[in-house]
Amino acid sequence: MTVRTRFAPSPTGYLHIGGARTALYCWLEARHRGGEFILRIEDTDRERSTPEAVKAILDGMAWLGLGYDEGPFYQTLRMDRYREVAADLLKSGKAYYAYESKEEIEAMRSAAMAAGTKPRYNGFYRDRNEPLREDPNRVLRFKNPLTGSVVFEDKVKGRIEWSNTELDDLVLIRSDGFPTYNFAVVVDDIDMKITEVIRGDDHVNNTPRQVNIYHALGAPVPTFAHLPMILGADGQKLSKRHGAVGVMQYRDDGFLPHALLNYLVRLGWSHGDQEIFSREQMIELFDAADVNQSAARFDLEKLSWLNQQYLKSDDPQEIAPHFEWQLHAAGIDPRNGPDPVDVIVALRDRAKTLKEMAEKARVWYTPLDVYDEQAVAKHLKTPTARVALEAVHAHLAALPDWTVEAIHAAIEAAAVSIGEGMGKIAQPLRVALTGTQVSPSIDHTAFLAGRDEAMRRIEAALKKVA
RNA sequence: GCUCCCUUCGUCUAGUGGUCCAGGACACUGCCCUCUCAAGGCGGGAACACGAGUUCGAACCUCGUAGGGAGCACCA
Repeated sequence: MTVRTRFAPSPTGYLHIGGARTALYCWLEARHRGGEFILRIEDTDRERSTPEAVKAILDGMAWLGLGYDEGPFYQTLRMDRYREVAADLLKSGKAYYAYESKEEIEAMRSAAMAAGTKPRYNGFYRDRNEPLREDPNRVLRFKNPLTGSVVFEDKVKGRIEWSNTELDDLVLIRSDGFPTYNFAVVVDDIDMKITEVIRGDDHVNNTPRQVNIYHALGAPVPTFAHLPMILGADGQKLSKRHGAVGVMQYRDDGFLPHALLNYLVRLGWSHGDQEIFSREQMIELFDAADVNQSAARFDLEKLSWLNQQYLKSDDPQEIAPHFEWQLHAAGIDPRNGPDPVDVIVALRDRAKTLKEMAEKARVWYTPLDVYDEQAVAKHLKTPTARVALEAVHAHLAALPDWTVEAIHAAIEAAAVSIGEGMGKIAQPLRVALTGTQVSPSIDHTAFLAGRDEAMRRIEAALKKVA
């Protein structure tokens, strides 16, 4: 039997970090075992589901490169099927109609809570065999077994046993004719031949009742893997106040999709001491059975470190499109300056994110008109600044080729010609070229400016010299 | 309240009865390198929640306590 996993988000917001990791694990499990990965949109909550959210989820999956083999399937398009299965359950006596109003149910609930017991539906209509009647409160309820217990083997949590006395007769079809979540998932997972249900562990509590529905339907029960949650850096449940929770926000903040994936795969799973995983390695090594059991906190510092690792090791040519996207986002036109690939090479040891890189790159794409006062005072208003800049101007002007190597040699030669070390010439030149005291190595800094612009900037700086 | 789940450095984790006075990574920090800033190299501090028990021996097994989390809907 081929392994089939599915990611089944409800479209009530963007694809968040926790959902992205669930999707990643489902995708990895399918790929690792040569199976199929299915995407299903659980949009039965008509109040909160939106087409924008569906698009956000699809965009997020695409950006992360998590391709699915089937879908997306929409639950709202499968209503007839749920009603059909519900009718079968009713006919075979495994479900029944109940007519309590929401208020009555709520009263039952409060009473139970007050009595210190678990709120459960009392099964009033379960065995009354009342004739079918139209009623705005009519719901279809599942006849949950009264005795015994449900047992299921969870790939990450281990064996979980639940007494049926803890469960009540859950609603299958709501009074508005729509299926409830617990019913729809089971019907879908059976129809879609899902063999591995991988989802957040906030669903563990739903699993026993779902297993009972599988039994009632005479369908094979899939294996479950309930993933621990991802918490914010403060150990609290992730929410808007944690800042970036939507996956696309990470693109905007300058992260490479693979860096995010790598970070996420290690949050709750590991392979010895290995930190860096290529896509192929993830697929080869991942196993849902190796997932941790406890919740993990999201750590932006480590994500940033990983991002820089990829910035440094990936082919600059491949990073370029992402970087250019970031330049545009920063309002910088790449046509007004050096080749982005060269900029990446010069800046990747100095930036954790592409966004940071774009900001640092601005100096080569826009006119230099702001000078840091301290920098000017410290490196241009000095006795040696003039000779240094004049020497370097002369040497650079005479260069036949404008390459990093040639520039490096020219600057060294200029230093020798005035009898000074690199320090005495690089810093004034740096201020001249960037207006600041901080930039990549001085040869790259000059190279990226381009010969004409470098000359102009040195000349401009000469006017500020003491 | 009830049920279920979780608990190794600040954080992510390795560890499945002896090889662990607990290893790696991020972060922090010292030194080196150095044209600035980084990056890099070499070091450093830092953890088995607590208490019983099983055992010759426990981070690893059992029980309890504490703390954290999830669920208990005609929401997914």
